[in-house]
Amino acid sequence: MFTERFLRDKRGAILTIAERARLEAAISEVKTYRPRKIIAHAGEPLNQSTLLIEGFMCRYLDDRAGLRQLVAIHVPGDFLDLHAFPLKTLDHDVASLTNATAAIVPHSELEAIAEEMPALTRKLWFSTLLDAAIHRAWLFRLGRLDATARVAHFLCETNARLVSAGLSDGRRFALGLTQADVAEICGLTTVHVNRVMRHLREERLCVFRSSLVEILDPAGLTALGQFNPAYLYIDDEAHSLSPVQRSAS
Amino acid sequence: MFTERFLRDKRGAILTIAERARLEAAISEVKTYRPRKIIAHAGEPLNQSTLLIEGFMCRYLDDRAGLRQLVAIHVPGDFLDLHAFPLKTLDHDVASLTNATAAIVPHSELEAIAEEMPALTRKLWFSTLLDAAIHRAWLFRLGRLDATARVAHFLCETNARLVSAGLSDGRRFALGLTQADVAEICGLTTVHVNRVMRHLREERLCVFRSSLVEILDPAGLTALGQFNPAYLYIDDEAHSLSPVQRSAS
DNA sequence: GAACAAAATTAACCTGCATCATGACGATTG
DNA sequence: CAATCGTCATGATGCAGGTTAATTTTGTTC
Repeated sequence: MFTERFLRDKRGAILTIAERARLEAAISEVKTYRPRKIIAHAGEPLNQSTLLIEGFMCRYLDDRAGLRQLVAIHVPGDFLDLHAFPLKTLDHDVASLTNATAAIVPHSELEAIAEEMPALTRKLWFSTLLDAAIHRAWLFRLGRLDATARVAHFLCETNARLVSAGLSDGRRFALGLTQADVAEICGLTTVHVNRVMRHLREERLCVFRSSLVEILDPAGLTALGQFNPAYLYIDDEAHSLSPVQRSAS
Repeated sequence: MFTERFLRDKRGAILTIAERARLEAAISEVKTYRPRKIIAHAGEPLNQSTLLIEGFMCRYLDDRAGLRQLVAIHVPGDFLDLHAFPLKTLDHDVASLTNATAAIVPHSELEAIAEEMPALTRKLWFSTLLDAAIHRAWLFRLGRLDATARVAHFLCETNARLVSAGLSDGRRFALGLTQADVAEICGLTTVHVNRVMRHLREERLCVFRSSLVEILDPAGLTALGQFNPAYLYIDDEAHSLSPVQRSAS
């Protein structure tokens, strides 16, 4: 069940058993990736999309000096370049952050789904719009929050997404990122991310050490980062059900 | 022909005559708006979407202090809250910036289109993904560019979009925004936007005065803002054709 | 477990932008 | 036509975060 986490508890877009089976049948291949490998380059035509099963991946834009701005990170369950299906080429690069496993879905299969299953197609569309909603939250982060709040917001978001994917208990989760990665996400320098991390630690809000995030004060971190999870479209009722109950709904 | 500008010269997503007619038939109403009116609130259920015909609109998120971060501005031809169709509620507010005219398309009509016309549906999907691509360019702007480059990048982007909409000749265009609006777009203060504008004027790159942008040195402004229009997915060939030739293709 | 590379940490210094304040100009409004 | 408001403009001051550089810690490989 490679598609298990896809849209797992997203309000109004949870897959039916038949839809999930159809998507599962669309997978042509399962690939593994080493950390920090480029998976797709901006501008090159794509005829497949990637559903992340395990590990973390990211999407980024380069500036003239070669510095990266991450525009998204992806957690297991994300259909991370589904937008390549309508767009045909991407405007950014895609890369792995950690060791990762992903399912490959050829666009010919998506073509067939688009013809035959309008309801599933709409859910695929929804999934790409969720990414856009996350983009907007990131814009808010970069445009209106100071360094500490940016990092707090990012950690809250990632925690919420991993809770939704069943990979965080709401307090602790594995996050195979370096401080340099966080800097590229939050539009800061590595040095300053380090200062921020120390501050969060000293304030007993959050500790991020050896690829493990531990949130000591969830309410405090949420307030500091002005984090409101509404944009993640998580269905709290669906989330409290077991996966089996969910699929049956 | 209210939909005339929609996806006018977007690579791989130009509407056929039949598709354009279908969309035109889906319009239930044409509305006008006064400047700076809120059109949709975050969180409230929507059962219609808005195709902008004339004027400028924006989407924004509020911070705790009530300051706004604009996450998008929209020009004539943009289907600005089409993403409300799959999402059902929005994660942000929508407002007019200037006097504006817009066509309303009920979601029931989009529902019908989704069932009957998969190719048109894919083009609608494409349109929402174009907005996401612009979000990513804005993330790059906020995360990696300094104040001057941010404003330069924004002006280049808006120029390119308006050229595509037939509302700029590539050098001069009407833009009914204040310096405060630009500040909310670029994550700066009004004061600093003013200083940046003076700098651009003194460097003979660009003049923005009484709602008119005049680009004196397109190449210089593009270089300063590290602007690369690839993410706008403009089909240069289609753009050089007349609208009639375009529709026939 | 030695050798090396990658990541985290910290200090010293400096700059770009925020903040605060004040004034000019033009468009509305009473 | 005086008063008010929105926008543009500009100066003075301070600080958040960038820059550079050096050191320590952690993880990896043979």
